[in-house]
Amino acid sequence: MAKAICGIFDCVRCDHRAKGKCSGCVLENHTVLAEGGDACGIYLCATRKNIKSCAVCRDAVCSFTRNLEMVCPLRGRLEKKRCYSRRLSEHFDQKSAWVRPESLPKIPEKTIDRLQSYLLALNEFISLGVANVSSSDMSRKTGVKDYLIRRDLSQFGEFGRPSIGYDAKRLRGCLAEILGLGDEKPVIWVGALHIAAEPGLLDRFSDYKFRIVAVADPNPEHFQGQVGGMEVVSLRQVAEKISETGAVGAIVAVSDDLAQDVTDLLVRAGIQGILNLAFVGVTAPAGVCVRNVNIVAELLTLSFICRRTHEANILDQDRADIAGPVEAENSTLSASA
Amino acid sequence: MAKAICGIFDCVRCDHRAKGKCSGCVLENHTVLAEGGDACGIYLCATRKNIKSCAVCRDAVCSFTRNLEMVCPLRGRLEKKRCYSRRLSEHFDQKSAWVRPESLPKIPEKTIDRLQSYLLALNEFISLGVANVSSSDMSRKTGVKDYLIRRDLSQFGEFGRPSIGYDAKRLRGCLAEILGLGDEKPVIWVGALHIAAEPGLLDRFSDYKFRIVAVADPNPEHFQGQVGGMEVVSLRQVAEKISETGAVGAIVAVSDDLAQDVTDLLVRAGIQGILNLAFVGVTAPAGVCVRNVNIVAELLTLSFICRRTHEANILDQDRADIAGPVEAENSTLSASA
DNA sequence: TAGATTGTTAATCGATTAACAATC
DNA sequence: TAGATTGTTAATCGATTAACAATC
Repeated sequence: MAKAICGIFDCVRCDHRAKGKCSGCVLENHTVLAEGGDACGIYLCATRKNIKSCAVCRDAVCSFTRNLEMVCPLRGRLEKKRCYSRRLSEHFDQKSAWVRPESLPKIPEKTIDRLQSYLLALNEFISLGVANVSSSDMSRKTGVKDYLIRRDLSQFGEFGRPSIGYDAKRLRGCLAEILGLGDEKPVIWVGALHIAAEPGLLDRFSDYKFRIVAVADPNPEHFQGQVGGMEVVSLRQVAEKISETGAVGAIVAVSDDLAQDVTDLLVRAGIQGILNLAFVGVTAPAGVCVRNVNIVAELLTLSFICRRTHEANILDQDRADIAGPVEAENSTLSASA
Repeated sequence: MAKAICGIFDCVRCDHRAKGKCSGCVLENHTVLAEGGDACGIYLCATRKNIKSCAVCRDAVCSFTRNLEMVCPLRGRLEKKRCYSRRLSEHFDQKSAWVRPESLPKIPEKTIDRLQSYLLALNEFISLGVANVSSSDMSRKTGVKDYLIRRDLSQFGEFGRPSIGYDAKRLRGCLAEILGLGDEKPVIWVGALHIAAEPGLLDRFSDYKFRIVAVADPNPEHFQGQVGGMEVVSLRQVAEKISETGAVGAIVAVSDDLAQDVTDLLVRAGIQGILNLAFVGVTAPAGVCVRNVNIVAELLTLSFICRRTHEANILDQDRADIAGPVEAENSTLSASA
C-alpha cells in the first residue's frame, strides 16, 4: 500500500479521497484527487496552487498549518490519538496544533469586493512586468489602505514574504482561486432583451467563467426562439432546463412586475444564487443567496449623496460667513420685536 | 413691513429669503420661498410637507425643534442675543436650544438604501388602503428590524406618533422628499447601446424623476445619430451638451476600456455624480461621487457566498459524522506508521 | 546588522441591537 | 388607566485602523 506523500495521513485509505474531494477546503480542492497518483489531495492542492506546503516543501516553517484544519477535517481526530501526535508536531508548529475552528470563518462581502479590486490591480502590475508587489504598492493602485489589504489576504493564508512583498503572479493565482475564477459556473439568464441587444454580452461573462447555459424569457416568440446563438425557452420550461444544464445561478433581467414570480420559480427549480437586475428588490427563502442590483436605487443613493455634500458645503460656507464679518449682521437681518 | 408668520424671525429681511432658499434645509426647501407671500420659508416648508411646525400648528410640543438648527442657520446667531432668547425659549423646548451642530450629520449609504425599501413597502400598504403603519408592520414587509426603521427615520425628523404609528401617506411623502424623488434630476447617458435595445428604458428612469437630457456614444453613427427619439452626440460634444442641458449626473455604459476615459471627460465637464455600469471600476477626484455597479463583481461575490455556505454545510455535516459514530473510525482510516 | 515588509494583536470607530422613558 | 408604539440613550457587535513583533 502506497504511503501518503505527506507522511502524515494514509490518504490512500481516507474516505475523503474516495469521495474525490476534501470537504472543508476553502480553495475549492474538489477536482484535485481525480488526477492524483498516490499523493494526497492536500499536497497536490498546496503545490499546484503554489501555497507553501508543510512536509514536502523546503520552507522551514509551514505557513499552511493555520488552515490545515479546514483542508482536512480529519486532522482534529488524528491529533487526539497519541500515536499520531508526535508526527503531527514534527510537521506543524505548536501554536495551531490544537486549534479546531467550530466552522468556516465568515468573510464579509466587503472583503470579497476588495479582493476583486486587488486582482485587477495585480493584472496591471503583471502587465507592467512587476514581479513582486508590496501591500503599499497595491494600496496606491486600489485606494485601499495597505494594512487592510494585508488583513484581507491573511484571512485566506500567508501569501507574502516579509521585506519582499507578494509574488504578483502567485498572488493573482491565489486570488483567482479564492474567488472561484477557475471554475465554470453554469448560469441561466432569464429575460432575453439585454442579450438580444448586446450580442457580445455572453462572451463578456464567460471571461470570468460564468457560462450562460440557458436563456429563458416570458415571451420567447419575440426573439423567434433564439438570441446570440442560444435557444430562448419559455418560463414554463425553466425548471426542466435548469436540471438539464445543471445551472446553479441565475440572472433575473425581467420586468419589475415579473421579478418576484420568476425568482420564486427559480427557487423552486433549485437555483442557489440569484442576481436580480429589476428596479424592485426580490426576496428568497433562507438557503438561496439573492443580490439585488437596482440601478435606480444606486442612482437615487448617488443623487442623495451629491445633494447632501452640496448642502453641507453651503452650510459650512454660511457658517464661515457668519463667523467672519460681524458688522454685516445689522445689514442683513433685523428683529421683529 | 410684514411680520414673519412664525413670530420669531423677521424673515422678510433675511438674506436667505432673498436668495430664495434656506441653505441648510435637509428637506430640499430650495423653491419654497419663490411662491411665498410674507410667510417665511421655514413655515411654508414645514406645513406643506406636513411636518409639525412650532409656532403655528396646534401640537403642544414642537417636534421640529430638533432640526430647526439645520433649517435656518441664522438661529444660533439669534439665540446669543438676549433680546431674542426669551422668545426663542417660548417656542422651542430647552433641550435643543443651545445645540449647534458643527455640520450636517452624516447619513450612511446603507440607511439611504433602507429608506428606499421603506418607500416601496409604504406604497404597498397604501395601495392596500392602510392609513397608519407601525414600525413592526414595516419590519415584516421589508425584513428590516423595527428599531432600525425607527432609528433610520428619526435621523430626519419625527414622523410617527406613539401608540398610533406612522401616517402612511405622510411618511411616504416625507421619504420621497428626503430621497429627492420630487426633484427633476437631469442626467446624461453615455453609451447608447442599452437605450437602443430597450426603448422604454428612459421612461422607467423618468418615473423616479431622473430625466435623461442627453445621450452620447463613442460611435453615434452606429445609431444613425438617434435612439428612442433622442439625438446621440459624439464624445467630443459631451461637454457642450452638459452645459447646454445642465446635466448634473451621468450614467456611464460604455465598454470597459473606455469607462475611465469617459469618466475623466465627464469630470472635466463638471458632472457631480457618476454611475458606472462597466465591468471595471472607475475613479474620480474628490468632490465627484462615483458608484461602480459591476454586475460581474456582484455575480462573483454571489458565487463566493454560495460556495462558502455550501462548504460550511458540508464541513458541519462532516463534523457531525465524526462526532457521531466513533466505531466507524477504523473502517475508514488507518495510520501509515 | 539595518531597513523593509509581512501577519497579527490591541485600540478605535461606526453601525446595529437592546432597553426604556415619553407619549398617545 | 392600561396597552401600544414612538424616539432616544446605553450596550453590543463587527469592521477598520494603529501598533508591533516576526521575518526576510
